[in-house]
Amino acid sequence: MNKSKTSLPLENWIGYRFSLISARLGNFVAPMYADRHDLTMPAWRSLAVIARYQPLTASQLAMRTSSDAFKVARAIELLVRRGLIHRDLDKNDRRRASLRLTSNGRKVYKDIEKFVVRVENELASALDANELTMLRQSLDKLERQLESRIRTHAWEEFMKGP
Amino acid sequence: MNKSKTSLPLENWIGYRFSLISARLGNFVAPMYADRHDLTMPAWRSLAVIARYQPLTASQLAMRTSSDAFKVARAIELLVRRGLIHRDLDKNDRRRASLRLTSNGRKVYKDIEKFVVRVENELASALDANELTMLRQSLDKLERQLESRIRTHAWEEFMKGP
DNA sequence: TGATAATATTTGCATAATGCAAGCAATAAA
DNA sequence: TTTATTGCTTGCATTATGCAAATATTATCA
Repeated sequence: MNKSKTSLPLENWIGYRFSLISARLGNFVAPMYADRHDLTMPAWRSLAVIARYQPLTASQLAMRTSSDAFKVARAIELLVRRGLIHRDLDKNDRRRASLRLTSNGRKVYKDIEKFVVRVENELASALDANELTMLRQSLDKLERQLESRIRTHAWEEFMKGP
Repeated sequence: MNKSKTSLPLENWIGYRFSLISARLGNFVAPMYADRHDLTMPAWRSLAVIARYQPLTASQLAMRTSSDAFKVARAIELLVRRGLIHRDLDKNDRRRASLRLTSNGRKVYKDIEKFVVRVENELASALDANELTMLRQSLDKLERQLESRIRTHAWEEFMKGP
């Protein structure tokens, strides 16, 4: 009944496989937005997340990028300096700022998106419709599980270990 | 017939989802091996890959970590300095060195593996057997597709763009 | 109210990671 | 034997990260 495998080979570790694929993909795409728009990877990630979910606060942006407020602050600063987003103080709570693309930000985003979406589509074409649907479902489940385990500190007692 | 979507929302980008999940997982696990064994993330990745595929040359290690010879050289240097791996010159081609765990390296690896595998299993328990099988299949397909597209420079003409 | 706590974000600084150019040494090709 | 190529390493400038502390705003409650 105890499902703990004595051996789970590396190539079946989800963290390993996901990070391999996303790193390769990232390394491949990065030169494009670096050359054309002089953006770093964290800046591009932030730009894409803001484009999708705006308006957004810095901490929401952090969550949506698996990051934290510190890191994201720098990406925000860069994007503001470049005129790609603006940061407006929230009227009701002036501690937080809501982030939105500027019109120039939208232009830059669109330019990069064209390329990224093309790469994504070509990648996804390795899967049929059913596989793609199931993959997305599984990703949702994994994300929820991970979030819940981290939130409830489910692994912490084990981590201290002997 | 042209499958290019006018809009593929961010949450369906494979690169985005994979990097979110693997970053969160990595950030969660890292303090464990950092505290207990003072290892950095690239060093731990290398250790795990060597444990799985040894003996291994530096460039094989680089491929298996979505990395390159430069980056990996530093992780190797650290692991050698710590006595976790040794680097033996290949008898037939003395440019390359084959990497293997030392017995101490095996011990350290096992200690971290216990924890990582537990986390992995708990994460994977969000999926049933069929979903897990399909996920692994899809990962294989995606990896092959990505590799083939990168190898054949399938996207490069587009990248220069207008 | 007024002191204290909590929240949202930023900053400074030490450390770690990366990218790239150039290097060395061994082997392969001409 | 000269010239290329391969495998790997080094140095150095640039970026990215982690963490502690600072600032400013809002919330709590005695």
